[in-house]
Amino acid sequence: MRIGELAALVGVSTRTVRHYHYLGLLPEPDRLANGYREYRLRDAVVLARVRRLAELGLSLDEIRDVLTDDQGRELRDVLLELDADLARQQEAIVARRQRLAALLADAELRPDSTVSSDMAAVLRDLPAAGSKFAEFDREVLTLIHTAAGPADRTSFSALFHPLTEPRALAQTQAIYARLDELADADPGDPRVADLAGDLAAHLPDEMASALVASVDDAETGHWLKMLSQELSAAQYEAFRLLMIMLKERR
Amino acid sequence: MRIGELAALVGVSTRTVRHYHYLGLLPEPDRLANGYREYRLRDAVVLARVRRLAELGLSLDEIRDVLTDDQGRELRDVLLELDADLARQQEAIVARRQRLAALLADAELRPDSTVSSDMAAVLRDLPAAGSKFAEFDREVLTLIHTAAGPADRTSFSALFHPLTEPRALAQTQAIYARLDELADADPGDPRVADLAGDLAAHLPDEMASALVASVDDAETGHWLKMLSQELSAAQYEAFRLLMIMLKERR
DNA sequence: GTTTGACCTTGTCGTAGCGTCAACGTTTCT
DNA sequence: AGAAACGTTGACGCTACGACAAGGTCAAAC
Repeated sequence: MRIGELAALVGVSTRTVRHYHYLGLLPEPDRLANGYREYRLRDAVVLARVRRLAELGLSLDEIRDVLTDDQGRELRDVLLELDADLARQQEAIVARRQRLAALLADAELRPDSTVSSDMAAVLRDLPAAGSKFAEFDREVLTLIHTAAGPADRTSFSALFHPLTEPRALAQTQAIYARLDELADADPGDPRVADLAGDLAAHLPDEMASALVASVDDAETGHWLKMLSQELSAAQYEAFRLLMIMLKERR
Repeated sequence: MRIGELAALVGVSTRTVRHYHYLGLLPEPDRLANGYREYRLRDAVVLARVRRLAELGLSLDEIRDVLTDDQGRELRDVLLELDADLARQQEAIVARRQRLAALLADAELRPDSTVSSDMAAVLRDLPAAGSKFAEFDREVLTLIHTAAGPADRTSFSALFHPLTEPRALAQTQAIYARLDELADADPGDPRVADLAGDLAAHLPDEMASALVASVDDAETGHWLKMLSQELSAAQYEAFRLLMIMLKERR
């Protein structure tokens, strides 16, 4: 038998056969005078064994170990481990498909509706439609959600939750829209002070004090600084005025 | 933010961040005077999006397409296709685990008990314990099973089935043992002719005529030749005598 | 006699998603 | 000031082969 016949017999490519030679999975057979490899039936038997194990999902290295060690002990352990590995993969796939289904069920197809727990409610209810500012807010909240510990997660979602309640939602949405308008505005625009005032009135006390406290905290202050760097000039000015008002409110 | 902070924030390695730059998944940020990359919050947001999509199982190429195309149409299609792909993987894993379970359930852990249908019964009942010859026979039968078409499969299993029937099994086993003994024997050993005679008596008529017919057929004759090359000198002699007896029996 | 086509040979590059050096410069802590 | 911990680019390694390239060999067709 030459290599093509062997390969066709077992259902692999000749490249695969040579690769198995290279890896030592299949012994190199004798050569004919012209240099061709000449295979015998035992080679086909070994090759078929290798393929059966490979199709079960064993790596070629594992297969070589099994073939050389040869006595059942090794094989049994490897197979058990493989089964456990496959079980893990199965669970992972199920989890992924669940998140996928959740994503696809969401009509707006926002890729961040995959978070869990109470933050999910906030993200679900935060109005993202059309508002660049709200969209970015959502992303940042999602980022914080994955980056922060469980404690910070709950406190954060508690802080934001009032803004998403049915009574407050329309206002929240309106404020987002006005923030969007300030994207290209001048810092001296009269709408800036207007918005800061309305925003200060809209924010609940807990959020206001949390914000004021954040400025002086090293960790959260860092975050706030980074956040403010994403703002346009007018938006930043509104934020500055807002902070002044919140401090006076005490 | 420098690269380490960004990476820790999102939960990846700095190598990953740089790799995403290389692939164009994440824009290269501005550099500081010392050449360090300086990240802003938006970069973290984008990176987190990439990670969420990657953890769903999208390839980085697909993610780049989704990010650049950006409008939901693309994303939806990709996710649907991904889900289908995951479904296929799930089925594949289930199938593999089933075969694994079958393997592990088999106390002897023979890696060839993974075949299906009627050949499985033959393989199950063929005595493999201890006999090198029978073991090899099993492997060859398994090889034929996977290589042959469905028609040949059934005819083959029909041919072998009588040898595994409870009445005949002890004899079959004994003959295998005697074949093993001939591995290192001389072709002139008196046991050779003995065994050939008993074997001829043991083989059912159908198998005998099939064997005789095989010799003249191009295809099966090829197989027979390859098989006989695996025999030791004494075993080959027994086979030769057997064929003569079978032909005389007509 | 030669040309075609189907084989065979070795060798090298490419794949996906980074991990892991190497060899070097910068910042920061002590 | 020296060490530790960062940053930079560049290159190789991993899996299990596929897909070339650049040839040599062999049978059949012209």
